[in-house]
Amino acid sequence: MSDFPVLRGNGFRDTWCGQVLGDRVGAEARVAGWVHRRRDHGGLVFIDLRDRTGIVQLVFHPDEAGGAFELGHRLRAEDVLSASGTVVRRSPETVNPDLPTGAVELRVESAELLADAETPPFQIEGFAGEVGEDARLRHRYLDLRREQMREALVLRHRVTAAMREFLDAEGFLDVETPVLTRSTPEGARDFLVPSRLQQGSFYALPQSPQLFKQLLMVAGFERYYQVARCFRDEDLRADRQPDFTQLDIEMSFVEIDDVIEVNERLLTHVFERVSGPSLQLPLRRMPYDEAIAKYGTDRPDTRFGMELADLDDLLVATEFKVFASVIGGGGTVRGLNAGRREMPRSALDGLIDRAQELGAKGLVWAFREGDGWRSPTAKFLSAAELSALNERLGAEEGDLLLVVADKPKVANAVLAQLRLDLAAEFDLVPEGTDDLLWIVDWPLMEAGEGGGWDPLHHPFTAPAAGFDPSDPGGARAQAYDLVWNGQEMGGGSIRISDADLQGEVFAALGIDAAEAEARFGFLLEALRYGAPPHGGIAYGLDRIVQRLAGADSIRDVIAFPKTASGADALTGAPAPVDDAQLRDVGLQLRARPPAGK
RNA sequence: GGGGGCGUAGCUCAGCUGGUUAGAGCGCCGGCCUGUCACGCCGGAGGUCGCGGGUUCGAGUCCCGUCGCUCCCGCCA
Repeated sequence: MSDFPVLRGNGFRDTWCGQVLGDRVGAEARVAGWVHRRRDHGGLVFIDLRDRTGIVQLVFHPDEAGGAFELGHRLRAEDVLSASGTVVRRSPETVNPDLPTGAVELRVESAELLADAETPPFQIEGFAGEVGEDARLRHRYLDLRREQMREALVLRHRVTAAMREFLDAEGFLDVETPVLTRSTPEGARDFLVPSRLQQGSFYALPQSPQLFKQLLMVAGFERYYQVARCFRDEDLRADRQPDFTQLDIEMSFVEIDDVIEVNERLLTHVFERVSGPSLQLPLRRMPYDEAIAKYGTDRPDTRFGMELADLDDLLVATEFKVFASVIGGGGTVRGLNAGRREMPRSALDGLIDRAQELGAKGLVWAFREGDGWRSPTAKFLSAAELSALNERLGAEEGDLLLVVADKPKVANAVLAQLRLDLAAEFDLVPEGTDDLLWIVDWPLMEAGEGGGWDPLHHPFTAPAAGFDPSDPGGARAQAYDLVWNGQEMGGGSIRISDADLQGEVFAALGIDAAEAEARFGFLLEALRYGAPPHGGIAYGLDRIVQRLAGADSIRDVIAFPKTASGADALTGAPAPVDDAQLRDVGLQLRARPPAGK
């Protein structure tokens, strides 16, 4: 926030507030902005005037300001003011070292009130603590006046500017794709828009520009990017909004290494521009299976240890029915060593509650004591088993051990989350460390609920080697996700560029030829007209900026976000529409409250 | 869809086991003040305790429902 454009100068201003510095002493300056704070001494009025570039102190002196002195007296917070006068150096004892402009001030000679402001519902700055998000969002235009929010959006701009700068230089073309489109199967619920011209039919808002960017590759653009708005009609979280922004990238004639290489340089460039973490290239690549085995998740936070261990082989013959039945039933027993933690019984019970909330039937906790355990579960396990478990988990005297027996997916998910909970509680993440890595070697599909197969990424991801339709679960994907401190920041893949192979993959996913033709016929057709090998990636821009800004929620880096219930507190969206509007789109619906109201 | 937290002045919050007139800081309004920068000093206004119902002699406080904000699970890359 240092280089401001040169102001041409007009009746409102010729100088930015943040530009009133020592080199202007003696010069005339005209500034405009909002009254940040006022200090009225009766015979002398100080006004901190704020614009986008900073704050400058105005002095309304009765001898110098003339008629403007009266105005200075009447000014209130957030009034909009234009003031001109002479820049003067402050006497040494009145310098404000906390302000970049603190060595000087503007002696006001004339001033004009451009707009007066009602008293803001909350203080723009000040020490009143964190203002509730409800109030902030209802008056977002005031919230955005706060330095922290302004800096967040400036950072966001600098991030996207750096992305464009890099991609432009690398020959990528920024192409816009439709917002009114057809459902793209990213797995989430679509937002639907009824068509007026074709009554009874609906557009879907894109969950990503996936198919369009593939078509752009078929079209021969070779390198594409877009800062793309995407839409998913799912419940919100601190890191999820129904409309969010991706940096979407696609390239032709590339293999995995090509995509990763250019993206590593992209990230390096962006981070250099915005003082993000410095990256050691190439970034580490961790196979999916290793991530699951060590961390229980495909987005591991590798900044601390506490890795998971597989305990099945130590317990195959155990008498403990809980473990035995899980292992016998295709489940797994996994555990982690949480280290030497002082935890009262109530906290241990809390861990059990948490494990159950996460889907586990239970949780075994134990402290290593001699060769055995101090644990309610100890009596069910043999001395040999306890000793083997201690060894496998690397347990030292007094270490807290957590063990979950369940279906592999549940056991992994529960331990992965408990690991994160414990790291947060015991502050295990080293201060100021960043870890970025690629997760690679993904399975192409996983078994779905109904016995079929679901893609881990999306149906257009290319299999790694020859695809065997008789063993979809064994196929690997040419896919890669970027994980930053345990958060997924982006993901992509080499795409299927062969129509026949795409058809086979659809079939394996339970999409038969007729349905494939109906939903994706345009893609299959395009692939038959000379589709280059291609692949790409999409980044969650909001999440990247959130992390760079050190914010707790992506809402803090989005100008006008939705609340947790999907509402826009500022505009009141979503809102009922009148029957005439519904008639236009042919809907016989009538706005009415939900059943039971 | 499920679970947790919160909702008291414009803002941030306090209000113990139910007890009669609901408080603080900041902000706001008025007065005084010529070197402040979180200006200071004096005075003042401002509350359907989210909403509805119930229990009770009595409810900000307890119960039920409901709405809103928020975190998490499900869902969602």
